[in-house]
Amino acid sequence: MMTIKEVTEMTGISAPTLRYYEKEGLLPYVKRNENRKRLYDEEDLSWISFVTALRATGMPIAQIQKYVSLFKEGDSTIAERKTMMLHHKKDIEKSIKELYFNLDKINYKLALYDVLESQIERTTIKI
Amino acid sequence: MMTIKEVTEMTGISAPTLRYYEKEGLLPYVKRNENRKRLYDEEDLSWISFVTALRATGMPIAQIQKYVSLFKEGDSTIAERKTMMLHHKKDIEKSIKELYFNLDKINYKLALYDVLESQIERTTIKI
DNA sequence: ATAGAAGATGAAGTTCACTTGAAGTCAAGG
DNA sequence: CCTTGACTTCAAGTGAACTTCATCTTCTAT
Repeated sequence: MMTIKEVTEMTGISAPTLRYYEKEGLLPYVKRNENRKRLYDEEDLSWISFVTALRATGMPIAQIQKYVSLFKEGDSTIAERKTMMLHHKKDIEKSIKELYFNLDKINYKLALYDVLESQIERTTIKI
Repeated sequence: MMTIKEVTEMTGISAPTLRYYEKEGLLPYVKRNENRKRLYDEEDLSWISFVTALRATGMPIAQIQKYVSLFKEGDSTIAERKTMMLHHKKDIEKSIKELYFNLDKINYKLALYDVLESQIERTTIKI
């Protein structure tokens, strides 16, 4: 069992953010010691890692909330949770495609700069 | 020359956003007619498209502002602008890598759901 | 000529995801 | 004993990127 400080050091997530995620219901079942201090176990860490992956791929807090509340309902929600993940997977794949598409535009701009620079060079050395 | 409405229809960007981008200095040289209504030409459209690509790839407004102000300074800033684009290209490539990395975690979760579902099926038909 | 749609402006409001502040509890060390 | 530091809670504040509002002007169609 780890303290909040150890978790922040391991994950790079700030203590206020961990408390905020827990308050919003993104981290089920974080336990406390006799003095109400949070104690994180391996399962908490894997929730943190999962929530972090969802956030990093753009899933809003509200949707993660929904996912976690379905999880708490138990096995009867497995199909719905799987559907959520499938949709999110599609969203991520779309984001990646759009990033590639826009990266192409940036690369085109960079190619123009190469042309510009070689023109300037030719002008400077008066060819 | 197109009106703001035609541009919103072409690009899907709202008129308030176009005005906001212009006010923030992201769209240089948008002209007006005799009654101060905006008129967009081809060059404006290509700026809009470029700014949109930068935004869609996560470049903050402030950095686009800087880029456009360098552009307005003229050819002496070409090297600096190219450097900005090279850095941004690196950032995009990093984002794409991170998306793939996190997509793997989602796919792992999905694989677990497949296992869970087949377990449930076996339980139901009592094998 | 006049209603209604479209455009302009500046200021204020919204949303999201945190972050910071204020005030209190508790254990350990000098 | 008492200070320090790591926690706690709840509320308020922040920053980014728009969006909406109020008010005014201008164009278009009947």
